[in-house]
Amino acid sequence: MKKTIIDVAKELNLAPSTISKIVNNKGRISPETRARVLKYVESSGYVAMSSARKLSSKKSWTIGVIYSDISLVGFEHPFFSRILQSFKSYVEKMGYEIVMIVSKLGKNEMTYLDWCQNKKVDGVLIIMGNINNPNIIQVVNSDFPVVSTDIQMKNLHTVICDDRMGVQKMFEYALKKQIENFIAVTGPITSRSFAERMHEFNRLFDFYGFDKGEQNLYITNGFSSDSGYAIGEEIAKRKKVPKLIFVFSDVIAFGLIRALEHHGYKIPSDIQVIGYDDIDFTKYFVPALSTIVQDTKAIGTTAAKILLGYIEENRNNEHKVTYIPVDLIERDTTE
Amino acid sequence: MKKTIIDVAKELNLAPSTISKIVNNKGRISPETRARVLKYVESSGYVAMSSARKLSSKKSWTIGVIYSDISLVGFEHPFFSRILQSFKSYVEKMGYEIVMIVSKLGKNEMTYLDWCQNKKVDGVLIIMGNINNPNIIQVVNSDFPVVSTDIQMKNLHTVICDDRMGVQKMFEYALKKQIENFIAVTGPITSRSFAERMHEFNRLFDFYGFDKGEQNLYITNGFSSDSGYAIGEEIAKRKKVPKLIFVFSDVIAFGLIRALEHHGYKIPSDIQVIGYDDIDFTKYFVPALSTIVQDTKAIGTTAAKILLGYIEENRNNEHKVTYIPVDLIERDTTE
DNA sequence: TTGTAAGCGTTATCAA
DNA sequence: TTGATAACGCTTACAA
Repeated sequence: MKKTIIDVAKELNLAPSTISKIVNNKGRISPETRARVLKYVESSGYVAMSSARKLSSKKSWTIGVIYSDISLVGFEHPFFSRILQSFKSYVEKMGYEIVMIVSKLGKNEMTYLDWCQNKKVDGVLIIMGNINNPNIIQVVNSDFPVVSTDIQMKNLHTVICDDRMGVQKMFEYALKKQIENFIAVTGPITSRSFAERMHEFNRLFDFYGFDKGEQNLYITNGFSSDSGYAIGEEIAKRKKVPKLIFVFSDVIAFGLIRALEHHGYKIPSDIQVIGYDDIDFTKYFVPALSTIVQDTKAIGTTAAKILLGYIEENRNNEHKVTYIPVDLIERDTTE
Repeated sequence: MKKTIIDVAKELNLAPSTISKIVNNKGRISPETRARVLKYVESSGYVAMSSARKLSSKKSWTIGVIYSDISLVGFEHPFFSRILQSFKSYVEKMGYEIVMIVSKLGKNEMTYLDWCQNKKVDGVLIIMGNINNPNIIQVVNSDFPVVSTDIQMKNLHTVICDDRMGVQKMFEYALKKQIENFIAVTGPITSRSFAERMHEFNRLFDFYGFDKGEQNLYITNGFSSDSGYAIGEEIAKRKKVPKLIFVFSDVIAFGLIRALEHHGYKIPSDIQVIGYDDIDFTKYFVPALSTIVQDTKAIGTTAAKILLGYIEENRNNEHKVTYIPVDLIERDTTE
């Protein structure tokens, strides 16, 4: 049977409360007893039972994670999974555990806020969500500290990648290689990040005064490789084909490259391509795709630090956005 | 402030214990009061605080999940993530919540078993693990009900895909299309599943008495597309190239196909290819790869059902393997 | 500096 | 059929 704090206290001839204070680093205790207790605790492997701790204490050392409104998407999304992973590692190092917030607890349907109260979480991370979901709105405006790595809202601190910087890095590359004849292909701009990347592209294009040529920007119909393929065909049929294409999504780039190749263009000697995202498969693609990497590890860690800050300093939620830098990885579709 | 069971009791002029019994469906209660309480509980949204429940009750309605020994891999693995997702959905429907088991709780290093005791989990799922890890061995041989979707051990019930059936489906295809000139490419057979697939391949090949030709089986050096590419080059240089290749991994198949194409072979008209796994990218690959799908959803759900069975019927762990059927998806690398 | 004792919100046992 | 009451294991005022 597991040792309780009472067992430990008895064995050391102390009161349970003394043990508690020492284990939790609270109150004033003589260095000797502290050392004695710590030593014993260490060797006996005593750890306070978490449910008892949560019940009697204000703090639960637990952070709720809202992963998605649609429970079906769940852990499968590689990008957000990776963020979650680094978030988790960081908060665990700091003594917190994470739990997934769902709108069901046992057999009971409940709001996210109810859930947070029921579990007494210390804070919540919205790793992916929908700003119109009443459940989300409620938590964000509650007293719980909340940080997001996806949505932006009033009273919400968001940690995301710097989309403008990504496009800037693409331009830097073009400038460095002195390529002037380049264009961009973006996914549907209903997506915030696509819209932002496109915006920055247009801004820089004008800023540097490049020639728009036949057409310097294409927007796909969808998010898939197929929609990339379709645009690739269009581009292949141009009078003058660009030397370099920025594609704001790796998946779209895969299709686009195939189309270009089918029309006889060689990548990168005829046309260079830079993708965006660095998804898992990007490096296996042939030719390995040069792309903009989002530092998912940094997003997770930063979000964790910020959230723990709110929790530990007891600050109120605020509308803020923290940008994480991105990088260009040059692989085989550039030269 | 959240309502407690005492609030509910007061408001209904009943004892807390009565409420508890009703909410948990225990003891004998008159139909009238039961209805009255249930109605009130429903409308007021009362849900018992989980930590208090866990503290006072034997059952915790919590299942611990061991995802990986290396915390870094974590949620990123698409295959296991998907299993976890369906497992989670199922047990949540049945009233359980899942928590990740790590070897650290707060700042304390601890064994998986300690962890399970500390959290009083009702059972554990090993979604991915290492049979040599002492921590794993300990939990498996403990009194906790354990089920795995990866490793096989004494005292452990495992739910995995039927690798032999996968290879059988490949043969069925060849037989149906009356192709006799086919070969297999497998990844390193240090991996259990590769070994099993290879074994079944050899068995069936002999069973049907096919001609081994130049060489009917290739083993790659690694798990990557590159190692597939290398084998692809070897195959392309054969005197007589096969009509159909079974590749026991999609990732390896991607590289292999590229190599074949670079040597001028057309897929599928010259050579057909069937992969294995149906990873995310498989359908975006050009040409979309025909492959063997493992029904990850079924794995998760089945594992969940089995584990809850052990928990609720209080049975001891046993060495058993439950196989989940697989399927062949025909896409563009077969015809 | 240490100890006592009262909670935290449930469930479980036993009595009414 | 319902209700008191004692756990569950811990934290936290407050007292010593």
